[in-house]
Amino acid sequence: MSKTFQNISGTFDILPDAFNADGTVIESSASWHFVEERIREVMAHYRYLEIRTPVFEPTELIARGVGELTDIVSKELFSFERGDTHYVLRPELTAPAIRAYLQHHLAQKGGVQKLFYMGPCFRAEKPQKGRYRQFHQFGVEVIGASDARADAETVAVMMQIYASFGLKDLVLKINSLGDEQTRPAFKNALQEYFEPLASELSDTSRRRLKTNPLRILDTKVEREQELVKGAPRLIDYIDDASREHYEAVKGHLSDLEISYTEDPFLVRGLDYYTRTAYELDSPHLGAQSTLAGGGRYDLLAQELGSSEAIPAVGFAAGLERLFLALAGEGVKLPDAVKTDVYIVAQGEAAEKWAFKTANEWRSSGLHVAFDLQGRSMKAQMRDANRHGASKVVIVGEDELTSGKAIVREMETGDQETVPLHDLLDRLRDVVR
RNA sequence: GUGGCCGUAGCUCAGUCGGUUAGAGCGCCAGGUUGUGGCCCUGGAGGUCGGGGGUUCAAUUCCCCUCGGUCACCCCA
Repeated sequence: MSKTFQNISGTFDILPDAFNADGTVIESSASWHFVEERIREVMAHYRYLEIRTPVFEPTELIARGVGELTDIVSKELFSFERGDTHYVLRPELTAPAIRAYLQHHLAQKGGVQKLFYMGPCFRAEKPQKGRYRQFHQFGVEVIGASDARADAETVAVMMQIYASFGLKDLVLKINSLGDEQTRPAFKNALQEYFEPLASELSDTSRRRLKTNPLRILDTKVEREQELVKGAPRLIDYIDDASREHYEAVKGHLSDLEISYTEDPFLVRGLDYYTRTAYELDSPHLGAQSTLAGGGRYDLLAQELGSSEAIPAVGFAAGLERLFLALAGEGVKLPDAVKTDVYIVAQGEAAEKWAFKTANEWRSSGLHVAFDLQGRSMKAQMRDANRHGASKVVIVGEDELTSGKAIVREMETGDQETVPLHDLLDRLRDVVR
């Protein structure tokens, strides 16, 4: 009758050590802290300020913001309701960020808002490598700037984050999707081109011809790739202003010495992108390849109720995929915070002393640990070693009566006797 | 949602062509050192062989179902 519980499929626990009870290798909480902090540092240098929004939002916001017809909205939302209100767990963070921008009238603060976010998102997909039902994204939104430098800067901060981890196997792809006329027109052109060739297409491609003809373009079937060569090109359907903007973005990227590949078939999955679209790929993500994706979405604010157009550009990136890339390139992440001092106590009086002293030293800035099971000295020493303690303070009956304790350097095994009232000063050098 | 593969100790796995008390390494606990870690030696704890049903004298081993994991498709971070 007694049965323990398990985390929901597609979710995972982040433990102090880098493994889960089910054998799944998930990075340790220390690794997460390290990665998150590094991201925050870079964001701070670029002067992006954090925005935190709730993990659930009204269904309507997400449906409008992400697009009713996208897979995300049509089949991947976790939804629930109370009374007449329908809610969803957020599947991404751009729509919530724009919602907050409009709700709090951030435009009235003047200038351009440069925001970043980091937190969990939820999609009801079947989990696989690099894809989870609760996953974590970070990203930026530059709101209120149509300048091509804004596009380029979001790419720059993104690249800087990955570069700061020492990642090398990165491929940056960019494209322009044109204005709101462009995609439908291009889609029609593709359908007209492939329709007569339908009999030569694979089943999946024939299905895509109806639903999402753009995806035929990145088919892996060789015979179809031949057909794709003759297909219409998106670039020919783009309006002049978008084309100019695209050229400007590319120029700025070159100025920043960011290398990229132009991919005329790159289309982002979400409905709201216009003009610039980009994607950062890594070969270490299993069947997935996208580390981060972004672009411009000048129409989104209006879609979410703004009376005027508000230009915006940004990217979203997956933390789990970042970890996969780091593992794939052999980047070492730090272990848990080490212990400065471990107090080994023998006897009731010494245990009492250790308990009280540990607390004092901790408030003085030391990382202090001690045994909570009243175990043997040997067991405590072993525990100290496991903690990676750099020093051990040994206290027993003798030490308390003589007013001196033993300080042991764990690395060398050197020991010395130190008066109890000098201990803290003696130990401080551990933390510089 | 569909499909492939997998499911034996905390972890990584071996094993049983169906047959007495299911193994190893690592980890954990303890002893070797009655007050001292890491190395070494010795011992110990820990498994309803994912769960349910079936076939059989007998199932962890064969069959069915189910649950879980994983990878892939679709799509995406």
